[in-house]
Amino acid sequence: MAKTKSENSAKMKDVADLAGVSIKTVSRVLNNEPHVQEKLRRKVREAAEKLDYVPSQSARSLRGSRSYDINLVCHHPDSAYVNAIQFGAVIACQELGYQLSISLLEKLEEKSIAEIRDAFETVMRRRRPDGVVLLAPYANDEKIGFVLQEMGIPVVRVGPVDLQKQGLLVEIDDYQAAIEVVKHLTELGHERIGFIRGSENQRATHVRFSGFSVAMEAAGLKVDPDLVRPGAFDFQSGYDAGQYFLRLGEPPTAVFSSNDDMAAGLVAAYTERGLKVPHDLSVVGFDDASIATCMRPFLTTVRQPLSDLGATAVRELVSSLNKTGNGAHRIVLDHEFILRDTTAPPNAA
Amino acid sequence: MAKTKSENSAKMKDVADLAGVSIKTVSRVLNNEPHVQEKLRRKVREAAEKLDYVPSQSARSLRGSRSYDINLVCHHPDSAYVNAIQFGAVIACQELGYQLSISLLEKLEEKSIAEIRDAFETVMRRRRPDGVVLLAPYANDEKIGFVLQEMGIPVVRVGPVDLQKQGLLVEIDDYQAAIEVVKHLTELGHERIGFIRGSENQRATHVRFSGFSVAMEAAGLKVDPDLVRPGAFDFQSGYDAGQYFLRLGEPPTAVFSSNDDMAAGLVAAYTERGLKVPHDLSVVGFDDASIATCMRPFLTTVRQPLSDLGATAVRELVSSLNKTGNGAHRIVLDHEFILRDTTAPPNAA
DNA sequence: GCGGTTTTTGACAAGGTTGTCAATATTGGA
DNA sequence: TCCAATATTGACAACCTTGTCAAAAACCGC
Repeated sequence: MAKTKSENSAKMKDVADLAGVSIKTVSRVLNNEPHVQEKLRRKVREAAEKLDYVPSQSARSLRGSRSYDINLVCHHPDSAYVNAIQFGAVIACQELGYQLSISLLEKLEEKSIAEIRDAFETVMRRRRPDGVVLLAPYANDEKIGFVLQEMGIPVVRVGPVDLQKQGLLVEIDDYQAAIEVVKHLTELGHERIGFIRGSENQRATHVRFSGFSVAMEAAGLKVDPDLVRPGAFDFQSGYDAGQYFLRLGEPPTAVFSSNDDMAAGLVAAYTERGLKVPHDLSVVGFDDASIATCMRPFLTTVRQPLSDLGATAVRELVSSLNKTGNGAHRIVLDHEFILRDTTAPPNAA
Repeated sequence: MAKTKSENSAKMKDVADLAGVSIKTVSRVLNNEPHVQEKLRRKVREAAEKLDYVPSQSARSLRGSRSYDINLVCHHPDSAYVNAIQFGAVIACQELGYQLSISLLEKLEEKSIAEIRDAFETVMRRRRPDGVVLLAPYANDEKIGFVLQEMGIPVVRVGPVDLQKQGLLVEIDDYQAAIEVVKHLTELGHERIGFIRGSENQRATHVRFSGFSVAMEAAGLKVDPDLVRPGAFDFQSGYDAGQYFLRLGEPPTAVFSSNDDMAAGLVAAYTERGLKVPHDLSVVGFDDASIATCMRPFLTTVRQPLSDLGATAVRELVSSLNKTGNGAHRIVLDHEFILRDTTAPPNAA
């Protein structure tokens, strides 16, 4: 059916000949440009279909201004968070006729502008991506934003960002979500509520903590510094925080962990000591990662629509490429509080 | 320092002018081709360095035969297994000057050759990748292999594969690993050993089970069909298997789960019933995924060097592109039995 | 039916690299 | 020293598309 020998795949010229038009007209039709009769449009489309014509990206991007390539820049793709976002991004790219490629740039936040420039030059200039998706913790890095702007590459950031630079941003309302978590815990009757922070270089850590603090205050409770622990968004740091809480004379009755992995570690620490969650401690996580339902009891948490974030980021980026205005645009996706089994009134049965 | 304005990035012509040679000589030097004096080589390299020259991939792949693009084809990138392999693949690509792009092709195994061809045509012909990394369960799919061969795209497969087609393959010795697991359990004194299978469309499931069966037989034990349960490589199916085992009149004293997620589900099922692992049941997983150390007790398992598998796959693929011989090549990476806390002698204290 | 607009179409160049092949420089042997 | 053979270098075409601009066609009002 299809002539698939790699050597003789159809070119635009072949389509043009078959349709009896010029090569430029084919180009116009296939790129949905105006100024072509409807009749010719059909003819060209049929010819392209018949010949299994697929445009050559190399030629397109060499001559045109587009590469139809979106680059996802992250620090460590081997993480469930990055992975879920990437998943959505790949799907959106495929829908839009783009290709997603991955760049791994390590410890960029510690580097100088010149070094960052070098790192990006190689990766970005080989095949000039039409845009870049920047994930935490790089999304909020000023130097990286500067370098990319300097290179003229459009950027969409995913996650909470405090950079006021113009640009695209896709996020959830971490602040509001944190407030809802506290509301849930205070409504259950908790007053001694602890908090486990995430990595300090991620803006999410600060935004969630800020929502936590404000909601505590609004509920007439004060944030006890002894109940606020550092963390690194991983299981181990949650476990460590748990052991710390267990040593406390007056431990918290509830803890809000800024992500699920740490919440799981926290629960593990309590469980190991023979204590019961939520009887002895209520726990709320953040993300609704897979571990939330792979642990017992099931974790109460906030769902972040991660793959939607990735897909939306790509769609916004591509749509911005077609518009002239490169103004700032911020999109907030819905989060969802998910009530499961790790929260209960203090000292409940 | 660097002129980074996107408009005036240096071209090969600029390097040639600065070095005082022809453009073709620059091309030769930068591609490490022979027939250039050492003196000129240096000169060209210096000029390129000075101008921050980065070759244009579009031009390269338009004219030359290479696209410097490796495509990772998978069914669902949002999985820890795929993710870890991808991680290694990205790193290797960056080292070698290649770019890794991701294709998501769903339910390909259910489709006809014509449909598969269509799916690949679009993805592969836009920007012809120099090669494709095929992961489970697609690695072992005959139709996909056929289509890619037909399109003339080199393939490296990752994971156990029984296809005898010529081609590159990177895997661990799943069979031997399974034998080691059984050996460990029988040495502890277990005789009633259960097995949880993975997805039936993954070759790993069959190879691991086959190693399990053979080792059982070698130990003078017989495989009790009642103790072999189906699974889907996810937490839930392990949990379900656990509930099944718990209903059994004569339950197993040990279970070999063909991956860690299912092992974790199995442990959760037992723990929920108030039973203790490894006292009431010994459990061994497979993969050494992150969950293995995020569960309690820590899971005894077999480590698969997933990111190494990905990196090795890419390196082999690229190296094969430079050689003429396209013969079959099979690389087996080392696995490692990891003794943790979920195994003990039957009915031990 | 005619001059002037507007819409539709096509010819051709350009984009930056690599392959081909011819030209030039170098080497070795007689 | 000179010729043949080899090593090095460069000129130019080719890859396939899109942008520019001019030509052709269609349309308008008088």
